[in-house]
Amino acid sequence: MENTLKIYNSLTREKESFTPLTEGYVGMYVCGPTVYSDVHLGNCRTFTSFDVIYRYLMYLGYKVRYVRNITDVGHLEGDADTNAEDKISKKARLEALEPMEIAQKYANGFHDMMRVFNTLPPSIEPRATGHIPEQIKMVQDILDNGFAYVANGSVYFDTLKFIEETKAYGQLSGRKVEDLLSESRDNLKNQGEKRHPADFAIWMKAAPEHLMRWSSPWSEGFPGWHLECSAMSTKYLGETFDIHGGGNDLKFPHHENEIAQNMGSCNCSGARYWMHTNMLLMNGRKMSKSDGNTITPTQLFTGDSPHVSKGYSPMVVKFFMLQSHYRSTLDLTDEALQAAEKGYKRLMEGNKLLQQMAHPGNGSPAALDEEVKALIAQVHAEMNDDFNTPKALAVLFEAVTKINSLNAGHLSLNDLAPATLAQLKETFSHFIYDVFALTDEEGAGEGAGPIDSLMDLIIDIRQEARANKDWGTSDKIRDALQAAGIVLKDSKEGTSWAKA
RNA sequence: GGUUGGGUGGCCGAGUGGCUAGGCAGAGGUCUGCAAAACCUCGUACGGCGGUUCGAAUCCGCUCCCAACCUCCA
Repeated sequence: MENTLKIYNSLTREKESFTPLTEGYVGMYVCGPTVYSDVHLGNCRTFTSFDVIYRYLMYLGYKVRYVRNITDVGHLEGDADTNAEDKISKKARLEALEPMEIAQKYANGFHDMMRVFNTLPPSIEPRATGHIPEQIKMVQDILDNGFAYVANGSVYFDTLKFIEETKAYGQLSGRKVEDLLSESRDNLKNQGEKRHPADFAIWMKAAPEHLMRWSSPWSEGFPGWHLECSAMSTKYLGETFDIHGGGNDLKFPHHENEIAQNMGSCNCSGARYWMHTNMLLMNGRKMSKSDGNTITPTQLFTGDSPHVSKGYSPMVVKFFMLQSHYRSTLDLTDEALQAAEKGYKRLMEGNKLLQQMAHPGNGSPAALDEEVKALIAQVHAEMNDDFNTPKALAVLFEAVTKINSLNAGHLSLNDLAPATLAQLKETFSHFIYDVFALTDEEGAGEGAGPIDSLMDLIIDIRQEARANKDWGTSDKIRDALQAAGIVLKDSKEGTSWAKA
C-alpha cells in the first residue's frame, strides 16, 4: 500500500501525512445535502470531489467506510431565534405535501444527479430523522456534562462556558474566541432564549404549527441543525475517526459547532483530518440559489440558460471540475467549458488509442521507456499530494502526446518495454475509469451494434472512392456525416469516426 | 469591522526560490488529394511598491483589488 498520501488538514492548515486510525481502514464522513429543493451544481462539485477522494483511497487499497448524511430536519431558514422555519417544513407547506414527501422527492433527485455524474453511493447514507434517539441521547450527554442549558423547552449549547472550560472553540474556522466573547455586551438584547449570541440550539421546541416534531425529555420538538452530523458520525464511525469533509461554507458555524458538540458530549475530538472543498463560482461569484447567480445541472446539460452558449455533457462538466483542485474556487464560464469539452475528448481519444495498441514484442527499451515510467510514477505522486487531480490530468495529457506520437509513427513502440506499455494502459484505465470515474460518451464504435456496422460500410465506400480519386463522392460522404454530427479521422492506419 | 483564501499569459487553471505545468484559443511548419485529426515549434504570464537573496512570480513588509464565512447554502 502506498504510504505517502498527504492530505491538507483544515484544522491545522497544513498538509499532513495521512495515517488512518486503524491500518488499512478509513472512516470518512461527508456532510450531505439538505433535501429541500433541487440539487445545485455546487453540491455536485463537492460530492464529485469527495467521490474521487473516496475512490482514490480505495485504489490505494484502503477499506473505506464512507458516510454521507441526508439532512431532512432541523435546518432552519433565517434566524433561528426569531420566526425561523424549517426548510423542509416550509417547502412541504408551499407544495402541500408531507415533509417526508419533500425529503424523498429531493433525495431521489439528488441520487439521480449523483448517478449522472457517475459517483458511487456512500457506504451508509443516514438521515437525520432516522436518528432522533441518537440525537436526543447526545443532547442529554451534553447537558449532563454541563455544556448546555434548557430554556422554554429548547436546549442550547453553552458556547461561552465551553470556551471558558475547554478553550477548544474556533480552531477550525480561525474565529477568535475573544471576539466571540466581546460581542456579548452589545448583542445581549436580542438573544431571546439564548444566553449568548454564540450559543446555538441543539434541541428546539416546536411551535404549534410546526409539522416535524418528536417527543423528548425537554419538549415536543426537533433537533438542531448541527447535531445530526455529530450524532451520526459518532454512531457509524466512532467517537474519533479519520476524515470529515464538506463544503467550505460549512466550516463555520456548522463544523465548528459539530466539534464543540463532540467535545461537549464525550470529550472526544471527532475527525482527525478535516477536508473542505472550495466553492464553484459563476461570473466570479459564488453560485447561489438565493441571489439567482446559478445554473442547474440540467440547464447546463441542455444549454437552456443565458449563461452558456450550448449544452455540455455531464462528463465534460465533471472533467471541467477535475481540472481544478478541490481546495480552489472554480469559475464556471462558457469559454472554460468549451475548452474542457475539447480537452476531455482529447484525453478519452488518447486512452482509446492506447488501449488498442499492441506491442510488436521486439526492440529494446530506450529513453522513451524511462520517460513513460516517470509519467506513470508522477500521476500517482500528484494524487498522493492532496488529491491533485489537475496535476494528475496534466501528466496524463503529457502521456497522451506520447500515445498520439506512437500512433502517428513519430515514436516507436520498440523503444518501450512491453511491461511499460501494459503499465501505461493500466494507469490510464485505473485513473480515468476507477478514480476520476469518467465514462466514454463518444459513441465511437467498438465493433458492436448496427451503427458501427453502418459506419464500417460507409467508411469502406468512401475508401473505395478515394482509391479511385473520386474526391467528389469522398467529400460528399465526409461533409454529410459532418452535418450529421459525425467526424471522420483519416490516418495512415485507416479511418475512424467519432461523434462531434 | 473580524476570520479565511485569493490576485498567474486571450480564457480556464496548476505550481515552485534558479530547471516546460496542462487544457483551450492563436501563429508557423509536417502530414493530407484538400481538409479534419495528429505531431513539431512559438508566444517569454505571474496585482503594485519596497526588502531578503548570487537569484523570487515563489520568502518578508506595505499597499490596492477580489471572493467566501461571520444569517441559510456544498
